[in-house]
Amino acid sequence: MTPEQLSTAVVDALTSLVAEGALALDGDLPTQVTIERPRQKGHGDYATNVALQLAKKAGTNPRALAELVAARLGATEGIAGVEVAGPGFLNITVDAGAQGEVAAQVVAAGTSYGSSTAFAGEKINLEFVSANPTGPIHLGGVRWAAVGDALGRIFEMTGAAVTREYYFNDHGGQIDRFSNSLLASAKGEPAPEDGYGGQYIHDIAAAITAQHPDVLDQADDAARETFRAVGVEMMFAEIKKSLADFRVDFDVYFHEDNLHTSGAVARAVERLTELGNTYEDDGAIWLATEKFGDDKDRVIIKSDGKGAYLSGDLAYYLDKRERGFDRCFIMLGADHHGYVGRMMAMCAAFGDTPGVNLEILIGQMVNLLRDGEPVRMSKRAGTVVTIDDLVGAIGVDASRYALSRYSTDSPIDIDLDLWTRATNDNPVFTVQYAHARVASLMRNAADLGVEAANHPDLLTHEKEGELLRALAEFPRVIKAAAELREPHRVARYLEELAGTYHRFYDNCRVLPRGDEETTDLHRARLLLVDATRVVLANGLGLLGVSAPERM
RNA sequence: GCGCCUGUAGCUCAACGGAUAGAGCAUCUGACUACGGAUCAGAAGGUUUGGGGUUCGAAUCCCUACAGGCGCGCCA
Repeated sequence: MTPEQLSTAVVDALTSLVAEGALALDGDLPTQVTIERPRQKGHGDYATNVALQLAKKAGTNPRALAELVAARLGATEGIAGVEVAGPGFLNITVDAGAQGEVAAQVVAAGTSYGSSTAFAGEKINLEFVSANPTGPIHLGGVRWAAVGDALGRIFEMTGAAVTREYYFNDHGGQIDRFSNSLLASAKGEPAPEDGYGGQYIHDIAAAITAQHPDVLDQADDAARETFRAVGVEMMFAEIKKSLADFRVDFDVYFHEDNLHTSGAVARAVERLTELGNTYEDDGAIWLATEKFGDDKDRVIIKSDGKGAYLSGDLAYYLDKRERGFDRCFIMLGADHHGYVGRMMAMCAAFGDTPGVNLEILIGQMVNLLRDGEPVRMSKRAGTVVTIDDLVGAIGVDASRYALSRYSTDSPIDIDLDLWTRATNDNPVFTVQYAHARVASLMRNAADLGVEAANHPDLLTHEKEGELLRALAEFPRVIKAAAELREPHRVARYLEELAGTYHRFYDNCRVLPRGDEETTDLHRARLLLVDATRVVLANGLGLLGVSAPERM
């Protein structure tokens, strides 16, 4: 019996009460009710607050309504008992057999266990990382590389069609500064005042000079163009490799430059003008964002005729919408949160609905700590810390997990020493170890010739019940993670599941000892172990973290 | 000055508006005839930064004060 089935049972009970005239409701019946897992032992396997919430509409007090529903619900198949508690909670105890079925359901569903249709039919565009191609991916982008990709996997698990995009800002002044920096390096000059430093500039400059030995014989303008074109390409390649190594596969790498050369920007401005949301002032074209909630209006075409940065985003957003994405997500670091207001206003200026057609997620800052001290420098990139610094220090699994297990609203300090430890204070180790331990047990079972079998009635031990209920939670956890855009819920759930499994394992012998005969209870427990393996593996998969068979 | 985020156990952090605020680590006490003990059981640890308000019910929502992080260009 899953929480979803319970919800349906409660609704059915309410429906029949209304049909019989035992209950009169001011308004419609809910189509589903909240089913919680009580924190407190003695409050049943599940609880619902439906009586508290409907009491007013029913013109009665919560306890009376609860009693009414309890009587009806108690007769439902699979429900062993219903109690009214506190101000009007319904505490529900599920029949052991009904609960035990969960193990077989999980194993039968396999890699698809946890999926739902919550976002079925949604076409979702996720734009994240989008680090400038003027240097390696730095820590700000890394957080979203892990969390954004996990969110994509979570959305897919809830039925959405997801496209992952990376927006290359290969247009504008920063690219000029980048090529100037390369040129200066090649000439053996110090980096320009407003240029980029770091070893990678010298590496790329040297690589370009090696490829094009005559580049420095050209006039500065021509040489700068070579350094720009080739340098940006090399940077792209490096960024793509870092992301691939991080196991993030983008479907689309979108180049800002195309928006400006293809006329897409002009078209977007035209559209906004038709909608009456632009005007000219001081020789520039402005987007009237203030009336849509922004702090002030924004320049989109500068007085020199060039597009302001925002113009690329206008065109890019329009392009995504024209490609059929109803929900566009942009994930940014906290240092870009000032951008949210104008982007949302831009969305509204197009006649769209901010928060629905466009959502901007902000991730707070990431710091690395080594020996308790912040890591500030990267050998390769100079003043910033890069994705490769992180992965080099703790590996991809730990990196992705460490970045994914915290709410993006909180800044995080990643303690590099902690995340490589093979102990329980390292969360990724905790979860992976549980999976390896399960896998080991499955191997032993195979060696002994014990095969899992479905005997739901036999899984009556308290620890079996706890494990079964934990496994039954998984689809709801994924759904909540998708709805709230909070992948960290999956990680936290897995950590809890690991603990629940260890407690089960400690109390319930799974395999026969010595020459003990194999019983149906052994087989039933083995199925439960297999179900745990499925959920641990699926959950780790959502985070892009491997589920090792051995450690 | 204005805006966004944060403030929860000694530490790192959880908690769809629900019942006695939970985990891990650290501390203390136990369980080795070990299906991976890389485990488990128990104890101790809290005025959820302070003050108001809404609600049957607030860590959660609203107002306010304080503390910290990050922003506020015809840069990108």
